[in-house]
Amino acid sequence: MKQKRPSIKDIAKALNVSITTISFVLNGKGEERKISKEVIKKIEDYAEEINYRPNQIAQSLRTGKSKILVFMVEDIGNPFFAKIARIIEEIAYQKGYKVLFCSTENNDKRSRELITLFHERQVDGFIVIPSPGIQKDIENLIKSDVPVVLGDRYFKGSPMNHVVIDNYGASKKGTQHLIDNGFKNIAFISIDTKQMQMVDRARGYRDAVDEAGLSNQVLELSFDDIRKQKGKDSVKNLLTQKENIDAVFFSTNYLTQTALEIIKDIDPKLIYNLGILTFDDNDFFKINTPSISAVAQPLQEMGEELMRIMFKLLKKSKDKETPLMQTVLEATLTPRDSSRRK
Amino acid sequence: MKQKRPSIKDIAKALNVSITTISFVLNGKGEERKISKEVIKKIEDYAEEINYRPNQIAQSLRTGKSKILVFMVEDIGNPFFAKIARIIEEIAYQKGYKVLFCSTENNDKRSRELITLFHERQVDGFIVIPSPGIQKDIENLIKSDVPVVLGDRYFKGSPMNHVVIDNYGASKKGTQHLIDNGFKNIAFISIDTKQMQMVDRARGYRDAVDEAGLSNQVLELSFDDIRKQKGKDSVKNLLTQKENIDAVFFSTNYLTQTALEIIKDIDPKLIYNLGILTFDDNDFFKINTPSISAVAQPLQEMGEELMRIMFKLLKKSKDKETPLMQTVLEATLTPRDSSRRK
DNA sequence: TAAAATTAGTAAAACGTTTTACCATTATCA
DNA sequence: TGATAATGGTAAAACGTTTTACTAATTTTA
Repeated sequence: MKQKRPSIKDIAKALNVSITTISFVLNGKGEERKISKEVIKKIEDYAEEINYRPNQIAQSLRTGKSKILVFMVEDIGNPFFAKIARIIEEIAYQKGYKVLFCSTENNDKRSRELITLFHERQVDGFIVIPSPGIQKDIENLIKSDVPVVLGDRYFKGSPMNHVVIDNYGASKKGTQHLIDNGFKNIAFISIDTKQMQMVDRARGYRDAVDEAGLSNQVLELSFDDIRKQKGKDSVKNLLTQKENIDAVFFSTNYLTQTALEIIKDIDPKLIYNLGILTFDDNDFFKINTPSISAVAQPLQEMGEELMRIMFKLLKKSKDKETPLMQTVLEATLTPRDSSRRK
Repeated sequence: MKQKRPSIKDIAKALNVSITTISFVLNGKGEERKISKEVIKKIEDYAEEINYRPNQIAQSLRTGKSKILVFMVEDIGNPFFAKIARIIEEIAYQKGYKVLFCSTENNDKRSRELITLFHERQVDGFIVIPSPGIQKDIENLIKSDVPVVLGDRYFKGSPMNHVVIDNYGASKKGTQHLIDNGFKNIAFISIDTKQMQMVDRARGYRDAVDEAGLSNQVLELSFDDIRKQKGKDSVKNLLTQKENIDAVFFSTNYLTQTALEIIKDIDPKLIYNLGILTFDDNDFFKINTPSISAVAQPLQEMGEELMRIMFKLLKKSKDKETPLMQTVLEATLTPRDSSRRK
């Protein structure tokens, strides 16, 4: 026999006190509203006793707040995003918020649908790793006063709250590391996109190579082709046709992953004669033979920063403008075997 | 200037029709309730025109349904769970449901808190990878008529809906594969737990080894020690002290991952002299040198089955009992380099 | 032709909160 | 002493739906 959860009304009936009074007391406004000590105690004790929990749906309906945040990423299956998700989840829970995760596949249409969906469901805030073409949608979201923080990338010329890393600097530092280790023909393999994080990474690479008086070799693959034969062929060509290439810097973890497969496929020994450096670290790069050097993003700090800004936004009063909050973090170079001179 | 979303009331005012009628029409009950064609059309057109969307919070409050499911896993950062999460997410969205993910860390206390939390928030259903000690809590959940499906493991002697694989068979098949490849001293490294999936895997291993007349070597680590030095030392001991061991079968992906690190640490060459087989597959095992043979769980089917059962439960009428739904899937052996005889 | 049935709707309660506006009493002040 | 203020609350509206119970007008039936 399923008995329904107690509501304020039940408490009211049991204690012979009005609903209003109970609401005030349970929301900590008892003192302020001059409710007597005894009544406060009586209500608190009874609520405790019957293990009363407010119905959050009703609260949401009344207040327009849902205590739910959404974290939109490219792919929750990608360890980079999954790890950040864990960190965000943890912090949110501590503050009584829940987090919805969802994967956009870096697809604008899907991103738009998800934004609409969650906006309708009145989630309280969006933490978004934006796909390239949803600048307008995000702007609209912000206009309608919904807290939004971008992660990993941002839109040029559109001032929004964000947490990113210094991609240019990190990329330059990474490239420099390869140069310092004696590599002379360093290729850069990246994604064919106008997204800022990738553009900045490419720029960092180019500048470093230029300054060292070396030539650059950039290969840009389309997001969709990566897992297909077409993408694999391009990588294969770069590595086999241009025999002078002695090192490759990958701009993101799944490129590296795909490339490692391809390299293995072309010739398992090849990997020992090629310098390799990747953006984004994970446990498997450490285990790989040879272990893969990485430019590691500070996941913990990114998650913490994202949430710090989000909570600032959630707390602000409607009328008061909050200043723009933009954080730029530094990535760490983690040298391993794959970038040692052969 | 933020203008509020149109509600049914606004439509009512605009069209001079009652709220009730609109609700009936928009819920497709127009015909049934004998609303005239013209009125139906008028309402539908207008709703379309102003892009009316029902406030789901209000719907939830009234109906007690939230159109939200929760997927509780050990760790959303583990690719095994992350991949299933993606599949579930996809299917749910198609049916108008959203999915909340959360990580239990295989911790009973945390699991309990999460269950309470979401139950209070009236999520419509739970898909749970249960931590070992929450059998009672799940039973209570089911008793209060909440749809629950377990994944990956189940509780002995507690009949609940679940989707698991034939762990015993898969483990036996895996062990047999190592035996067939000529390994004579196969160790099994697993988690120190009473959870069914692990118990079954250990049993499969033992039986296979027994039947082949070989001796067994089982090492069980505690969940908490794995990432700590203590766990690493145990593995190290097993691999170095007992020099006769020529192959290791790991019962889960993160054990393999940790072990690969340790092996690399002890002696990078060691890996070439050791047969390795792991439960759970992922892209990195494919890339690893040597590539790691795996007993792969059918992620896609698991996700689909979980959701198929969940939707059956969601659809059932309150009074009618649904039969127990338990699916056992087969895992696939994916032999790679690491299990070839040295 | 009167009763019964159908048609085409509507009013109002309910879900469980929060919050505004109000109201008795009692105490204080001038 | 009469007005004012403080004390300790409460009634009722509101959030946006769904759903039950009703009704007035028309049509059918006997």
